Amino acid sequence: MTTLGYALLGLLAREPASGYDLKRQLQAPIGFFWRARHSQIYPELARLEAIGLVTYQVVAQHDLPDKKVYTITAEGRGALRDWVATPAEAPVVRDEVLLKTFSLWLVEPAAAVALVRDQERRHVEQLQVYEGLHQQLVQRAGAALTHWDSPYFASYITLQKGIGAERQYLEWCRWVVLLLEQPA
Amino acid sequence: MTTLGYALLGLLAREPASGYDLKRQLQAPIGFFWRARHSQIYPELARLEAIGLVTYQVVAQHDLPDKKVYTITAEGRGALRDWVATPAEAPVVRDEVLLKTFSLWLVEPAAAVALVRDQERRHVEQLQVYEGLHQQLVQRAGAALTHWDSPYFASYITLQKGIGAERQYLEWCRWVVLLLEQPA
DNA sequence: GCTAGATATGTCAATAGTAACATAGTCTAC
DNA sequence: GTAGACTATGTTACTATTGACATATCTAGC
Repeated sequence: MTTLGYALLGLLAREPASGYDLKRQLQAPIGFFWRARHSQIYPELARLEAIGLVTYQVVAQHDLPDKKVYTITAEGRGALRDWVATPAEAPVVRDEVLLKTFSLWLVEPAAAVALVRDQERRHVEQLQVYEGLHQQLVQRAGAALTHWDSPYFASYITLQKGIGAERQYLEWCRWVVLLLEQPA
Repeated sequence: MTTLGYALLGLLAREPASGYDLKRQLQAPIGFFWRARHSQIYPELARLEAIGLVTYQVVAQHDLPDKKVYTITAEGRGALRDWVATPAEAPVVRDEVLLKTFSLWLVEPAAAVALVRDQERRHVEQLQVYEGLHQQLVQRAGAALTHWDSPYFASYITLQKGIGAERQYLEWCRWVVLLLEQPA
């Protein structure tokens, strides 16, 4: 089993979804800690189906193309639970901006500021997306938000991590710009 | 050119180093935003040498095996500078712990706490490493620490990002444990 | 009628990255 | 002496991931 497989099971454990749905979820709500393109998702779903962790039904839509709606099986849920209880690997980050920051002393402050401001803009947007998701979550979840065995609770705590990370990134961007624009 | 190539140039722009040195630096000081194994580093160095961005000399050591010490060329420095001034890709994170957290509602609180505590331990260690590097940096850099055209400045601001990220991760771990251990 | 864009699902070639294999010199502690 | 650990450099087979290609349906606006 690949990690992406567990990511998909984690989403399907909440509700059935098509490959296309999963693709979108791997961009927005969980995209800040795991990403995948559709060219990786479709074959992975086929593999999960082949080993019996998910099943699917073709659903015809009146106004849109047909879709395959995948559902997690009891075995899939079991496999996911076992995996969660197992120690995790250390996070891996590949941040091109920080890599460029590391060599920032080679370029003029103006170019440096442009780089960091660009990143700042990106994180402002991301923060807004996550805060929107947080609002939705609080409304939908109600009391379940703080129950450890509710998927809302799990969504809530992961989302809080994302919001915290975005805020920290923003603070850093602003601090760097301040340093760079400081009169010499 | 690959991103790893620029990572290596970024390190070599500060001082000449062997593949083994670079391997170590891709673990500790810049490992939190870019990682690579030696099996990726050695071929990449050969490629950089082939296109004239670095050169090397074999250095015999009295007490240790010979090593190849790589030095960045003027072309290498130019290529690095051009790359830094170019807009960067969004950061990519692959965090297995957060992926497991997303499915944390499937396991007992005890198993959940174990997962998060394990991660907490890891980040406590990392934070200590980075804070140690910070101390070293401040001592070595002196006034250069705040000069935009000094490599110390670039190291300083990237390291601050790492320290901030570790602190944020730790805070989150402790907050989650608090929630999970809260009487129901 | 046509075009652009979203929905929807796939394949395939190429690249990036990992894990394992391979070798060899030196140091320290037993 | 020797076993284990660290320095040092490489290759190779495999896996993961990306980017491009490929196709089809439906809606909305021109």
